[in-house]
Amino acid sequence: MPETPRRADRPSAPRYGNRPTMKDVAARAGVGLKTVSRVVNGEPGVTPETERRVQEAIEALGFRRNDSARVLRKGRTASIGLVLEDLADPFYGPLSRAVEEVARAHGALLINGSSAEDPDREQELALALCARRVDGLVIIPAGDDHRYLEPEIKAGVATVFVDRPAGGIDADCVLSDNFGGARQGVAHLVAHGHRRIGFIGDMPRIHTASERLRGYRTAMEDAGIAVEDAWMSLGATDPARVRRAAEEMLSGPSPVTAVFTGNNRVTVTVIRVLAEQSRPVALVAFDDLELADLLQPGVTVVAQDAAALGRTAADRLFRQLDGALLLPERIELPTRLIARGSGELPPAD
Amino acid sequence: MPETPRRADRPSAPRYGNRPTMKDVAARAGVGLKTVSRVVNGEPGVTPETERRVQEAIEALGFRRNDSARVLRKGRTASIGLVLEDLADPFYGPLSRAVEEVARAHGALLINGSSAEDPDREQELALALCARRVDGLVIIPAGDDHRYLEPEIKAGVATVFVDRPAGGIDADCVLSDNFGGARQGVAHLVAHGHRRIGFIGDMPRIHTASERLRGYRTAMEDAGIAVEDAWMSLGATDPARVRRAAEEMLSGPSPVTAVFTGNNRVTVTVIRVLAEQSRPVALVAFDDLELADLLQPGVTVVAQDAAALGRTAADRLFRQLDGALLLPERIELPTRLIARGSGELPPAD
DNA sequence: CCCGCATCTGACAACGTTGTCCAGGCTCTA
DNA sequence: TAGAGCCTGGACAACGTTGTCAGATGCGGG
Repeated sequence: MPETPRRADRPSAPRYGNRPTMKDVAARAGVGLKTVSRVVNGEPGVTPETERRVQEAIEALGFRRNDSARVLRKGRTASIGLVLEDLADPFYGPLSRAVEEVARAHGALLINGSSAEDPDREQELALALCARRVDGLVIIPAGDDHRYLEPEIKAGVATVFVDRPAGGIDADCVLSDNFGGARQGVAHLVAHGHRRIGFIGDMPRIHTASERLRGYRTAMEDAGIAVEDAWMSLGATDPARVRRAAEEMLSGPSPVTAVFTGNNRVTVTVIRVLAEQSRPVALVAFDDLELADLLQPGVTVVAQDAAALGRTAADRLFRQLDGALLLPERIELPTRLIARGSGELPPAD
Repeated sequence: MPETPRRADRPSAPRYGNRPTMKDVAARAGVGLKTVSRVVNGEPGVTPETERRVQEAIEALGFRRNDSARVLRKGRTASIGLVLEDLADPFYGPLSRAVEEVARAHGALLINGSSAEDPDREQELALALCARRVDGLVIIPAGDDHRYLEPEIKAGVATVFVDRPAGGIDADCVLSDNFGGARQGVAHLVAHGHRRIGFIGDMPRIHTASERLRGYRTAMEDAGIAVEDAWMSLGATDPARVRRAAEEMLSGPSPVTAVFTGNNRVTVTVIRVLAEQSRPVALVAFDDLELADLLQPGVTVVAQDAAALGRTAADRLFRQLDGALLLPERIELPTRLIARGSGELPPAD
């Protein structure tokens, strides 16, 4: 007997902790497998009586369709990935939520991951999402080389970059007008009589940071002011470094009378430092803050609309997925200067 | 000729926009399918030379393993779901990030969704996540009946509730000491001489809201103070309602001299209202706020540790997944009173 | 009474991966 | 030099679903 038939041995795979499958439902309802599939997916061609029996069996067994298998068969996962810097940052919460809402409107779920501003981690995350076959990716880049995504994009993964542009590849991106916003903010200080204006921002390798610095420089140039090196500080946004930077430019040989801060994390530290100064120092900040209007004085900000960034990017993503063959585009959203007091303080020498 | 063999017709399935599969890699490398699998998964039993050839083919084709298929075969998705109320709320950002970090440490990805405080949407989301066969669920409940999860939990989906307990089922939950925190906060106001103290909170059907109200009532009772109905207001947290509530209790026949606010959204509105009052009104708030220390006066808060909530819950989740047979437990995390000025103002009648 | 048609149902293969098992080649020893 | 044992590689089935297609059933008309 060389070939005993044997059947139910070989307990190779896991069966998901014994979840019922369509086969089980079919057996219980006394119908074929495909009929169950039809009922579950609301396809036509099933008599009401049969449908009832199937529904009953589904109910009784607590069946829930396995989307993994479905995905494997259909090729679309109805999920998109979002790679951002840090979900805990108040700037990214609303952005993420906006992306989620658009995804939801298209019946998709959102998988997100934080890169912690680490390019390697960004890549690891993005590729892990691709391995899960997300339909699309929204990426807030940490690194500046995204050629690793080329095969993925070629394979059909819709991709949109937000907040910062992609590096090394041609892709959609949705940005705030960082340059223009910073320029306007600094010009606002100039208009209120300041000439010695400091700039404290994030690491220069970050696109938004360098753009805002460029806006600062341009505004100063526009005003015919020669910028001193000591007035500019770019680097990590941890409180210790920012504090040191602020204190230095406030106490140097030609101390600044106003400060422009390059993002919300820098701002909160600078506000603390300014509160300790004996003389009033003007402040305009990039990014709005909750409660900014209730401080004394209120904080004048250049606000960007995080939710709009997310919404625009996600819209664009789904337009790609709907098959519209679009050329990569760079969409820039305007910023808004909100005067609340701190930016209108006159210079105090 | 009844059975023409035919092969490459029947273009039924999608092939993921023509992504290479292991089969393609195998063909190109001139090896068997399983050998590619071994290389991709770092399994032993492949000569360095063969491995090199396979790696080369992978590189050349831009192959990336399809995790959907892998999941189908292995039964674990290495992903967990997080259902929360609103990612854009500064309380949930850090919580979500903490869950993500724990997941990452276990090699899992995080899928999250916002329920917008809608029980139906919570259920829809949670079940969609189950259909994707997430290994576990972390849920911040919007509803108070979670029996719909029973079949899922029985089928092996690890589940932990956070911030609010589950309803109708016995499951792990991780909570802040809402009662104790509120009680301590109100007692703090009493200790500074207040007797007419108001409470403004969220809708009473939300567990945290009712617990905090209970803390308020108990603290008042402890102090032997009879609470008037006009001093308590529970309802939606939109600014309009909160403003009205605050203004009413500040102007009634026995106006309050201090207010205890039940969550961060309420707090920001109340701060605005109090800033408009001619007399100083004391304030203690549940939940910490960025910049709370920089307001005049600084806002005294009962702080809960959102990140710790998330971390604890996720840890517990993965302990369940590691197979430890645990009895459902209720873990309560302490709150911390941070005095900054607003809670230490004396009563001004 | 039988045929054709429409309607409903089910068998089967395929999606891309991994677990099992066996075949073949090699080395090492007696 | 033959045999035992190890190592490498590959054929095959299975995971749970859906697309294709053909079979079954019932009905009306010729």
